[in-house]
Amino acid sequence: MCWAADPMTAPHGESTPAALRGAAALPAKLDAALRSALVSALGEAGAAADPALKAATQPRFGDFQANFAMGLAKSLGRNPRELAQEVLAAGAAALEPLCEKLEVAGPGFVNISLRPSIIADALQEMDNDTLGVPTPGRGRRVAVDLCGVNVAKQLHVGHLRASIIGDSMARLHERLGWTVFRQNHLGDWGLPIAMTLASLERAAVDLSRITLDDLNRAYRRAQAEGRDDEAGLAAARETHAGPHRIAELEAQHEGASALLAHTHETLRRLQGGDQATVAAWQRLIAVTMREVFETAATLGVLLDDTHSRGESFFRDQLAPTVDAFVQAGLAERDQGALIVRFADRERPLLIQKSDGTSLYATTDLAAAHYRIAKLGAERVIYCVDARQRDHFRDVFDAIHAIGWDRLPSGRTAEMIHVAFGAVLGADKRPLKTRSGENFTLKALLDEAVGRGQREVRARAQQPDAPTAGLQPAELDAIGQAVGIAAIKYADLSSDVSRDYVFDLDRMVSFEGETGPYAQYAHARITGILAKAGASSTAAPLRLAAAEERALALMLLRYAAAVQDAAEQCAPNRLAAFIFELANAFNAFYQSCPVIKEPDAVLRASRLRLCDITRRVIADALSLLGIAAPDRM
RNA sequence: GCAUGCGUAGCUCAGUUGGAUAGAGCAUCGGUCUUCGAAACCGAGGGUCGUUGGUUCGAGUCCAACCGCGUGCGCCA
Repeated sequence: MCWAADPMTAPHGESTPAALRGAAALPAKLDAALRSALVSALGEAGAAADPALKAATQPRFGDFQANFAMGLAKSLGRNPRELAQEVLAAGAAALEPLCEKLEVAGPGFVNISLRPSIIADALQEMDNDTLGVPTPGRGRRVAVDLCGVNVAKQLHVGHLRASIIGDSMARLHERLGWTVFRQNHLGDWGLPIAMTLASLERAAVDLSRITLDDLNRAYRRAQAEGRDDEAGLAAARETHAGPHRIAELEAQHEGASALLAHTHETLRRLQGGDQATVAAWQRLIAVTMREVFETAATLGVLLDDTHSRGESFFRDQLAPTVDAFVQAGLAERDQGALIVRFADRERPLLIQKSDGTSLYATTDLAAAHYRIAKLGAERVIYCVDARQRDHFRDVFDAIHAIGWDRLPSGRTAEMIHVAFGAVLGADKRPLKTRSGENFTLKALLDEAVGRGQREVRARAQQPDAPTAGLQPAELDAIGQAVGIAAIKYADLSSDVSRDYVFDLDRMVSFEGETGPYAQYAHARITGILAKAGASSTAAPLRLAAAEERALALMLLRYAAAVQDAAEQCAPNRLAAFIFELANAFNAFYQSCPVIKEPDAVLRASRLRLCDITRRVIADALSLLGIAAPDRM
């Protein structure tokens, strides 16, 4: 095994080809054999060439294909087929032991079929706790910005994506050996919080028995109260609105001014460390976070107090941050505010308001600096709504401009905005309840869990169901896992940048590419293994049938699927792998008897194949944060 | 207006540095259970990859223009 370094940051020339980035030992061996063949056939020209090895696009083309010949032949002015033949002949000694069949097809494709024993050996090699997944991230750090709740506000569907995508990115990196810092960038500071605090003060609310729902109402009331409708007032005068309307707006205007003064006064007390105000503020955070953590637990998202790095955490870094940009000559005064300009766009980044206070961009800059300089993250992943694309582009460029992305090693930290799309309702508009309210995440989860439980209970009614006779509590636990899996798989299985329509019927279906389908494959295998009553993990693997071979090759792709998903910040790559694996297993199981197989050696081999498949599915699902029940 | 993202089967979506006849799922139609979990499997039909041009041995993929939809655009976060 040669997992020297992550190819993305490996020194130039040492990286394996894209198609094989961190692939399992087997394809890596094949790649090496082809490279040496290229060198011995073509010398220097061959050394510079890439075998362009990838999984075969169709089964009839074998297991792998190498596409180097066409491009290379062109640059050398040669016939691609002849050139391919020449390379294969030159590398015969190295390729022969691996390949059962090697042929040049079409305009110059090299189709490769591996020897079954080679596939079996490779599979046995990955049959341990690692499941063949390497740890190129060992000793490396990544910060994952996820969840991003606002104190005193109910979680809504946007947080669903920020949480589960972020959780999955964190789990993927952990699996690859990275040290992961989950960073929950809470909105827990500044004017919005002061507004809510002030509003609660005025209403003399007892904070000791307040709920998040109450807080959410206070927040919205504060927003409404504070809305200074000057524009509306002017318009009313303009259009000669009735005196009542004008009086109403004037009252609102005056009222708003008074409230604004109270809000600013509260903010000063909070920032000044006034004990009672700070205590109330902490209470708000505690109430909010208790429910956030409950919801995260329901969702299967790893999140707790230790991950909270909210805006308040960076409050002392705001002034130094602004100063640093001024000192570096990167910030300039414009209309009273401080802005950072960029050469390639008109839009500047505002880092200080004209009243001298800072704003969200300032906090983001301070947080990025903290993540790279203090946490030592060489990768910073932001799982935030796509609407903030421009904002993060500006922040990243500002960080780069000031040099805060420079690592001690001299390399540059990678900042990635995983810009996810919106969750839409059936009407293709952002998801709302029937009454037009924002959908809370809790309501959404309740619905999904209820749905999963109903499906599982219904199934358990059938006398021959493996779940028949289970206790209601057990069934409900399975149903919850199924309902959550339905939502998460649906979310993570398409390109995260896309919007998607939230359709619970489709998600919770046990047919097609869904979470429950993958869970079913896992439960099915668990049932088979339990029935066989054997744990013959050391049995030699015999890959005779086409379906066995296909399943084995699929399993060998696991490591690459995990690495690809992590590198590209694309959980859908792993989701697709899980679906294909479950498919390959079902096809295998359809045509290959396992328990009923009379040949004891073949039976043991197939049981082992089942066992590895089960573990890979469970492991892969866990990287998406999805549970794999043993029965369903 | 400027910026940015997206247009692939009736619907929902894959498609990795440009590679063979563009793939899945759903829906539709047709086959597989007295036998290992049929929540499964096998098969069929269904496409001018938004449009037009360009780059080249080869374009869904790269470039340009246009059309359509979404999103963003200095003192909110």
